[in-house]
Amino acid sequence: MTTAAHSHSGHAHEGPSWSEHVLARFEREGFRAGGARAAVVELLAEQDCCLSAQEIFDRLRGGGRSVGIASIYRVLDQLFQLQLVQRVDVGGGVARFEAAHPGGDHHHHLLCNGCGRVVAFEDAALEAELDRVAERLGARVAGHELVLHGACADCSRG
Amino acid sequence: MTTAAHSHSGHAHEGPSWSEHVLARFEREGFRAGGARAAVVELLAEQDCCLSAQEIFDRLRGGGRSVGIASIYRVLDQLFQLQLVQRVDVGGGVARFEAAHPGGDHHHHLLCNGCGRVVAFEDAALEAELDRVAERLGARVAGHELVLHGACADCSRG
DNA sequence: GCAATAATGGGAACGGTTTTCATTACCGAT
DNA sequence: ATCGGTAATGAAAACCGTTCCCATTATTGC
Ligand SMILES: [Zn+2]
Ligand SMILES: [Zn+2]
Ligand SMILES: [Zn+2]
Ligand SMILES: [Zn+2]
Repeated sequence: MTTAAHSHSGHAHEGPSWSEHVLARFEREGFRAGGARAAVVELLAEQDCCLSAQEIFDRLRGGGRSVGIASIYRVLDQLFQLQLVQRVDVGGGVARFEAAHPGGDHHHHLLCNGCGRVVAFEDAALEAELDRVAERLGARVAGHELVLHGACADCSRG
Repeated sequence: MTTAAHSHSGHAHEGPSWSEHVLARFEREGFRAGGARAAVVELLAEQDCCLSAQEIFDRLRGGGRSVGIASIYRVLDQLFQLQLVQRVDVGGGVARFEAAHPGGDHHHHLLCNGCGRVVAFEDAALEAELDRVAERLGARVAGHELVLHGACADCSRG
């Protein structure tokens, strides 16, 4: 279930590509090269929204690449430690991951309880408000995660 | 780990108490009375932030009440279905639950990566902004969940 | 009280994630 | 180019939160 889809519009391919950026970072950080890591990074790079470990596993298998599920979790953890991916938790006990772009160009998610889709959205004013809240709390907020629950535009129109 | 604490200030005890409200609702809904449900509701009523099923289990055990973990999950699910509790997910694969007060008086959480505490906060302007976002998306948003990650006021001052 | 049946709790089952460990592959030194 | 030390990998087991199953207990209408 949860056929991940998105309502993104923009996101052109610019700059030194996320996967190159990531692989370079790994090398700089002293990691060795490895096929599993490259495969996961490459796959994540071509998504524009979150995937679960199992989804990554299935897609790599489908694409001929045989990567152990343990390696996938390992790579995801490494990426997360280096803040190169964002962990997205839409409930159901499964963690999802998506590329964290350096430009801070991040989005949030609406989980539709009608069709089960995950709809991504961005909102600059919301981000500004969140910054303001962080300041008011006196906390050094490194990141945030927001999930809206409800009926997406399609489902609420029907 | 994760010693749940809070920075709440307000929250006076007013009205017909959350537990009474909840128990009445269960009766109206055709449920029979039961010890496990009463115990869980009573415990949740005296918290001002979220508890996990295991934490509820431990506290009830500690308080002499022996309640099966299965019953706790069942009651939490019933409460959730009736929208009497809010499910809070601060990651780590454990679901937490807290009383949902009828007045819509809900709060959000900052997960401190320094001390591990969960700090609760409210912000009316943020809620308004979230409403605006929902409207812009054209979605019928039933609820939302926000988690901030970073160093709480105490930890970022140290 | 009595019967019907909902509520409960122990334990097994389940599914996602982590750990273990033997094997493979990378990379610097030779 | 080869070798050796060691990181990376993947299969399988372990782990852990949650759900399911079912025999027992407790509640409610009669
Ligand atoms: Zn996304
Ligand atoms: Zn944001
Ligand atoms: Zn809370
Ligand atoms: Zn809110």
